[in-house]
Amino acid sequence: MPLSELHRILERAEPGARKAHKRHVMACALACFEAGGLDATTIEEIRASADSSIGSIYHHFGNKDGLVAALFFAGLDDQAARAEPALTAAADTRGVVQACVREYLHWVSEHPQFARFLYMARATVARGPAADDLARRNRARLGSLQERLARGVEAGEVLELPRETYLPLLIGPSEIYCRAWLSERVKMPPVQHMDVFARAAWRAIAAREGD
Amino acid sequence: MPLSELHRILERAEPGARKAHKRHVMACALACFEAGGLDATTIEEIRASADSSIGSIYHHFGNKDGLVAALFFAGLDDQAARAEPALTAAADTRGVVQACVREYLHWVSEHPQFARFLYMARATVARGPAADDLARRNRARLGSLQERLARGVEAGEVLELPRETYLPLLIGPSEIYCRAWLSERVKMPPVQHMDVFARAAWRAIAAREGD
Amino acid sequence: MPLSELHRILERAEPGARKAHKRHVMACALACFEAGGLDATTIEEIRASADSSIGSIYHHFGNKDGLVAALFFAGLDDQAARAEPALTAAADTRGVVQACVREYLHWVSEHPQFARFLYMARATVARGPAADDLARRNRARLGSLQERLARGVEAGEVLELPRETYLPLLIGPSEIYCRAWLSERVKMPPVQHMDVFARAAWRAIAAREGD
Amino acid sequence: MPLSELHRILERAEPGARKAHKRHVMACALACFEAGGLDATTIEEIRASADSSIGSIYHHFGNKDGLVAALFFAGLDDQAARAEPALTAAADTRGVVQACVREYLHWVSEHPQFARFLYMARATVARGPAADDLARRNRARLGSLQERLARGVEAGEVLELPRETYLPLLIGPSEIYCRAWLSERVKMPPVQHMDVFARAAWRAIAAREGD
DNA sequence: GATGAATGAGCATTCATTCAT
DNA sequence: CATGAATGAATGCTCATTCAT
Repeated sequence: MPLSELHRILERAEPGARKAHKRHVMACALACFEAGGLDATTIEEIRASADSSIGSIYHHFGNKDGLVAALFFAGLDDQAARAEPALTAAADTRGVVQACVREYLHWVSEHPQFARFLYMARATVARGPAADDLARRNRARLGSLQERLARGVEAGEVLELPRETYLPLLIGPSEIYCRAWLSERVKMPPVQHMDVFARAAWRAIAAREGD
Repeated sequence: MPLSELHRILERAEPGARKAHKRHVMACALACFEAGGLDATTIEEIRASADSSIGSIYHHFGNKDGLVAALFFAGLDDQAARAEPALTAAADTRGVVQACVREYLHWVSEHPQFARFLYMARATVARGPAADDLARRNRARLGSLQERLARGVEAGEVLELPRETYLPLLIGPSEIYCRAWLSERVKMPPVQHMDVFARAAWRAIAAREGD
Repeated sequence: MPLSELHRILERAEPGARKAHKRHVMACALACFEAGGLDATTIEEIRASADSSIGSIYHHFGNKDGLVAALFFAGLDDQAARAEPALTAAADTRGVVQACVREYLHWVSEHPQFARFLYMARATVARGPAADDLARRNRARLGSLQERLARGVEAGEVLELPRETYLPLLIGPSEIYCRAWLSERVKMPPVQHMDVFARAAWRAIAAREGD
Repeated sequence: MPLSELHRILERAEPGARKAHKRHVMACALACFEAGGLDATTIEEIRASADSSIGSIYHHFGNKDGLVAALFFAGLDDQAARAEPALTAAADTRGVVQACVREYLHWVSEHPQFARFLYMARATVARGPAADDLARRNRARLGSLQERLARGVEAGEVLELPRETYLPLLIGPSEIYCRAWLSERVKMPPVQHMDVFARAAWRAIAAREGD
């Protein structure tokens, strides 16, 4: 991920000249977490890499988990923001489904560092004080997709399946591939297989044949 | 998971009356890891829950990672052993693919505690001294499947896709669903959706129409 | 202690409209110290409870010990001021002794919060830069009492005892009872036992029988 | 306090050759607490002065408060043990009352270091997890004295006073004097004024005249 | 094989205090 | 006078691991 990209993401999360230091700490923390994992990275390492002070980090983030959560939501928000134009532009159900997959693969391919962090941090955030916040966002993001699929079912273009299986069917292959790529078990960036996964996503739930 | 099931699994991994204490420690450790996560669980907690001694644990497993690895491979082996009969019995490519998915869903549904542990521990084992062992097993397990798919491609019954996308397409939805179930984000046990995921797996890579 | 009482005390210590903010901080600090103890209360907690700013607190009091000392002397002064009329009005030695005890019990009963703080803070102040100030005040307050007792000894109405035992004999029971009340080990406010402790004080040192 | 005395006290609290190290840590900790106060003394200081290890201290005492509590109860128990023979030997109510006072003054005079620690630590212990333990011991110790006084009231030799005022009247002067001595505000060891305080204690509650 | 006391490097976090704005 | 971001030394505590018995 180019550094400018990271700055763009953090600028959205913590805007203003006043917050430059805060963003700097977040960027350095991301690099540390990426390099050593969540638990293994110490506040002291982050402080050293940001050339900041321990007190300043605690002043801004409260504690280590607060720093993790701030980064996590910055990433999540950027991912959603990136996908939005394509989702609103999609003409039909198939377009929405495939846009979801494509944008997901794009974002991970462009921000592997941040993506790896999101996978690492999800469990931590989901158990911390920001758990409700996370659940709320998930509901907001997935609610409209589920609704769209429901209309597709009514229109006879989407298979009627147990509600909770749609998301795994659509995103499962992409996410597993992305995780494998981020663990360096496969070589090609996810976006290279964009058409494969997008097509498979639609075929997994489409009522009728054809791409 | 019924306790007897756990004993069956550990009995396979560490057979003999002599190893009863070792198996007991492993069973208690699993419960601790399950309850508190890998890093958060301390040797002292395991010792207390097993009513054993620190020295004894180190005598049997070398160190904490050794204990994790022993449990991890016990689970992995059981998973493979469970799947084997169905895989050898499968008549054709489609049968193999669907057996893979079905057996996976079965095992996770029957051993949610152990399954959660496997997801948690994979990263640790993959970085430790047993990394090569893990890679070898993965190759053995997946090699035959990939070979089978290659023949399916030749026979014109399987789509020709980038080699590294097959596994995500087949197992991705199942794994994502299983993770969601283990995190209590969805309610139904994976095995309830066995047919959905098995059918989708084959449709994802089948060259021709029809179930 | 009614809030108005507290304001009266602080108004005496820090008079003027200009000092309203300073008094407000002192009142809030007292509540914090009362609730959490001296060491456990942080400047940040005081700042939050007073809705003030860290800088402002340091501007007015120099440092944390300065704030403690300011409160301490405010309490001490009020205690002395309360006792003064009764002491000057006392007709004889016995009257002085009993007025001491009575006023002490009154003040503690009326200002339990402040009294608890005084017990807590004495050690801190006695070791800080205001130690001399404290010693001087103590000497002033006790000097006249000791002198009075000396005259009582000469007059044959007071037992001749080691000089340093008079104060413990007079105030000891009252102070111990007050501490127990402030720690909630006994229920009745000290003033309820005013006559008991006043009579006992005089009996402890009186040369002759009778109340 | 002679060092041998301290060893005798700790030997009673933590008997056995096995606990020699534990007793050594307690003795050193007492010296540290005495020198610098409870909060100001750090675990590291105790470790250094005992030439032990941090882990060992935590192994034996759990945490800093645990170490304080262990020392506190060792002192309390010794104080009670010291007083017991005299209390059982006392012939009448007056004898019991005066033995209480005398033994108290003796113990404090002989163990000023430990006595100072007890005054410091009481508040900490009374708020910690050993609070119930402390309350139970207090009840046990004071119950029999109160009972004795009740019989004295019936016999007409003790004044009938509010129950909760007896203890302050008896011990108050002694305790206040002891605190003053330990703070170096007075010079003579408490035991020097033993007769003054013992006589005053009885006079404070005696129904009839005379020593 | 079993035991558990001892070790000590390492960590997250606290908090009084300073000072530029 | 007021503000609050920044500082960093200091602290209590954890925990995997060792080793003498």
